[in-house]
Amino acid sequence: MRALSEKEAPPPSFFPFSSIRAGKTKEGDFMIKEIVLKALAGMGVEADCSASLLTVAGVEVEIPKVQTQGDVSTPVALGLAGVLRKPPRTIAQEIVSAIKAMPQGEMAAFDTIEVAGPGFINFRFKKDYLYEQLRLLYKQRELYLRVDVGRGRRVLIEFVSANPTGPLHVGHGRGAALGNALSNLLQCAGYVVDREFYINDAGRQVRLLGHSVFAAYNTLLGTPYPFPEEGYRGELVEQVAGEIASIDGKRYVGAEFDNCAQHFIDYSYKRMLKEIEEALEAFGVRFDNWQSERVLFDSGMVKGGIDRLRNMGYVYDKDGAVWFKSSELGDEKDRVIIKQDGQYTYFASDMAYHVMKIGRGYDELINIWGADHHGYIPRVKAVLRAEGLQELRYGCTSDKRLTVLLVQMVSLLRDGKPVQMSKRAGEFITLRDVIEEIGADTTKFIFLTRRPDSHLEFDMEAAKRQSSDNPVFYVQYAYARINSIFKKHQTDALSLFIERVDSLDLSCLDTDEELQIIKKLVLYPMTFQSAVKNREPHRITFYLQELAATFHPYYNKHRILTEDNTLTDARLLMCACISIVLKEGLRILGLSAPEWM
RNA sequence: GCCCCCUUAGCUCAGUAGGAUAGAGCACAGGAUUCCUAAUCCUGGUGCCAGAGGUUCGAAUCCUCUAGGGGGCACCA
Repeated sequence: MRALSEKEAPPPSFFPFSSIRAGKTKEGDFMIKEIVLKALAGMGVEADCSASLLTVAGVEVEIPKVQTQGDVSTPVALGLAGVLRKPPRTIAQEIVSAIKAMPQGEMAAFDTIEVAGPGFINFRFKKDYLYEQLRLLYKQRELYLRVDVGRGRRVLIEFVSANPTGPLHVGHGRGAALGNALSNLLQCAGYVVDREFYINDAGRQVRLLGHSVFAAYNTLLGTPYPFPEEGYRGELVEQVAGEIASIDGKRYVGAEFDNCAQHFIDYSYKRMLKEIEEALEAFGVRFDNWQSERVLFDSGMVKGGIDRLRNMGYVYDKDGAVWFKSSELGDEKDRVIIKQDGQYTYFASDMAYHVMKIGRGYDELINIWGADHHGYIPRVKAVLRAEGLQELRYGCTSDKRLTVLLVQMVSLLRDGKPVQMSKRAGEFITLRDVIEEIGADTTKFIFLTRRPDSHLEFDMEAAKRQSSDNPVFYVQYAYARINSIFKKHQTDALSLFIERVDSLDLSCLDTDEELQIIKKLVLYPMTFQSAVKNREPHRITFYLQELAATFHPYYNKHRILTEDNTLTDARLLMCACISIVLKEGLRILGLSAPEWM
């Protein structure tokens, strides 16, 4: 923010959002931002609109930890103290006075607006305003909760993309849970999202898998064959070998691997892919598209991409290999794309893949990778930069077209002791094993209560021990409980009040607990927005726990179904709204919302 | 050697774009149900925010350094 000179009038298009957004209500935070900005405008202060697309920049709105500090609060005056060279409390007081002097009913939502502490401005909602919001929530359902941040922008989220050389492990599960939740989240925020799994079905790894299966096949049929160095072992490899044996019999026994490699490779990786797909299905994660690496080669995209970059001067020959001049594009060194032996590197196809993604018309790309691939980011970004695709495109956002979210390692433990995991030796606990042992919902919840970039200790025994009082059940139980209240009442939560929401008398919802709950519901969009903006679904997870934690004590203390019909209706309406929000949140996280527990 | 991530209560983790008195769950102790589901509720306390400097009105949060843990530095994927 900067101070305007007295003579400069604020531009007419000052407010990025109108007070009542198309077809929707005002939301707590936006409304406050607008009011404060309007007050500031009168004081000659202009907001810096270049900072962000998503927020009315410069005015932060927060929910205070302590109830005595209001329902929502802004520290904006503290930040302005330096600019205006006045004490923050004075500025805050001026803002408050300006708001109170506004003619158009800006105060309608608020009971009090006060200056507190070093210069915070604390707002307290009027009860009637909260009741109105509750009615709106009931009428608008999810629409009340979703904020259209994406505005139809197309996003491609690529995640998991595990090599089809064996089953998924917990680390993949973490990526899957995150990618799934993030996709749901962005969809709710008005993005058009595609979920994609990139299949590494070309190259050395699948060949190695085919070779391993070939060895197991021969050995199984009585002709011992040396197991390839660095090959893949494990039950599944044996099983696949057995399947081939039962289909083809002894046809390939004693053959040269090179003569039947394609058959073994194709059968094996497709089989592994099926396993992967089934595991993801069991985990409740689906993809819109499975992109084959091989297709990139077969369609000439890889070659075409290299030629194009060569024409731009970013590809050169050296030492019998073909190089990408990535060092000029932000990477620390140049990268080989075709090896001396004429083989493409993995990077060659990945390069083509990312160019293709953009070519498909996406506004934004999100890749979810294991943190062990972080060193790979600069070279992929270099490709986009070379193609001129890495430009800023959207007004004041600084978002690059490609965002790589790194998911940190998962250490699998059992009673505090590390579980030995060796993929090549084939001894490890798969994602399926974990789902089977502790459940898909609990597993997802554990992943989604942590920031993706922190290391995760996943203790199987702790997860199971907890599972009777696992936080995920705490949230789901709140949902089930409300459902059960309506069962008892023999009505349906979503249709009960549809004709008469507006005529309900809600003024009896005036206990402290009830007002807390309603505020929590009404402020959901704030959490939602910050989750979207930061690409952090785990914020929803914590919100849901907090919401459940307002409901359970309330349920325990007060009866919903009473002798008093007016009171009962009001409380039922509130419960219906809690249920709507819980369901929305659970859905975003990819968790079930059980009607009964 | 260089680069990235992490270090917050006994344990597992949050901490919202620097803001007010640092929070949950678990574990531990005691208590609550003739009544809508006890997977619930109520009452108990714990912190040198790894350490040291710096930036400023104000730092768990930003910068530098140090220590510890993890990961990466291929003509592998």
